[in-house]
Amino acid sequence: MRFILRHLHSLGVINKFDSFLLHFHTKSLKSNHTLKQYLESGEPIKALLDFRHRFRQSPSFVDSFSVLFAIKASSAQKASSFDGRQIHALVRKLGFNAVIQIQTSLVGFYSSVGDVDYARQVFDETPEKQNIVLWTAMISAYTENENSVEAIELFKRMEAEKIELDEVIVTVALSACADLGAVQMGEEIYSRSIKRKRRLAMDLTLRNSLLNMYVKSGETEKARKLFDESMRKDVTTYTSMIFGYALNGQAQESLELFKKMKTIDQSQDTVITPNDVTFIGVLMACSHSGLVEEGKRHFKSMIMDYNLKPREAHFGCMVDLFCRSGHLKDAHEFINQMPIKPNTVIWRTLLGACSLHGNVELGEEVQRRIFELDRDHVGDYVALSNIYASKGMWDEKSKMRDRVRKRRMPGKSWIELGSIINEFVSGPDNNDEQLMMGEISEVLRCLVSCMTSFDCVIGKKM
DNA sequence: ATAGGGTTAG
Repeated sequence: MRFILRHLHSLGVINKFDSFLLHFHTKSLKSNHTLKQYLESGEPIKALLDFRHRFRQSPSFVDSFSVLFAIKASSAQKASSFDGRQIHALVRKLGFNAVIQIQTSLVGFYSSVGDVDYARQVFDETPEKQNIVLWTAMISAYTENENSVEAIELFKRMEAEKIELDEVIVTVALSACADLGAVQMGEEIYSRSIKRKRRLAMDLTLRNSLLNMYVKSGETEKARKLFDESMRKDVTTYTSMIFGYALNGQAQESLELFKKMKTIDQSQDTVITPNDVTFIGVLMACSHSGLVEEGKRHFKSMIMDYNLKPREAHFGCMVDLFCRSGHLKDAHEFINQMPIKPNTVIWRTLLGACSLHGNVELGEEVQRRIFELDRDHVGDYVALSNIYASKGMWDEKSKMRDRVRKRRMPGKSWIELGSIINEFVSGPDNNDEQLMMGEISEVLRCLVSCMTSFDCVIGKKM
């Protein structure tokens, strides 16, 4: 049986073989429809259970469509004992790994559970790769899992394979460029693709991705130009622009745009309703410019006027807002009143503020709270040791400092140098290759300002 | 008589 199936793959006739089976099994069609409905109504767990039940009852009615829906269900259903891994095994047993839709969907599943290496394995094992959707899924898997360098590398490889670009792949590629701050490369990809197909320039999602790239790279002027030229705009367009201003310290512009968005967009004559992501940008703008009262007002408005539930990020922005303006007590009170459990990021914001303002008492308490959640973060020891130092408590300081020494890990950062992307590693382990600061100072700009030392550079030609 | 990939945040 396996031999026959393998033979069928190599001939690429599994699809036809499949529909041949379907012709005789209208029952499959009916139950696949049920699976699809569970998916559409947002009940992936029911789809999974139904799939398993059917497989037990009559395996012959399980076809490639059923399997595909089951994979989709397990991508949507987090943490299930019966998930995409089991279905993947089934895919191999049934010989469905030549069905391109299934392979693509599996790449997406492994990406959604953070297992890029496995996603790549599925990609590599797919026999027929002249398919843009498969490549898009894999490249997207890399960007989703914070490996944009690999994403770009694979994109280049795809182009070398002479697969024609479409709007989706360009959107994903620009997202990777945004992540790396590689404006030049992004612009090149974008202009190259619209030269070949005019309709790409009209794609709203693609334009949003381009806008996002400018925004992430600190090119607010280019972003604004693109924003103004856009005939169609949606929440994402506005949100990206609002974010861009907030990130670049242009809080006034950010808040003005937010106001404009809520009232009316002249070019479209419609009101665009902000979503929870928009509010993260707005709150960030407030916190970056010390607008405590305005921030509080927006936070309230988000809940009362827009019926949006604040998430971790929103609470984080509020804590940041209080901390930056020195309202440590308000921040602490706010954290204690939060309806969700404060995470370490939120506590660390407060710890940082304690460090800045030399508040030993609160700092120690906050550190105790952080330790309940995580004891392995070097920065916490550094922060507390700085608090002690600012108060001249030298014994306490050196005790903290000792704990730091053993735990220091190298940091990483990326930078675009023409078409070369370099990885910088800072840390105690790489002293042999000194980077000449003068050579790259022009392109460093603000991108790597957070780093304290560059001990090593690894160049990667893209 | 049903299939796979996309932007903002985290």
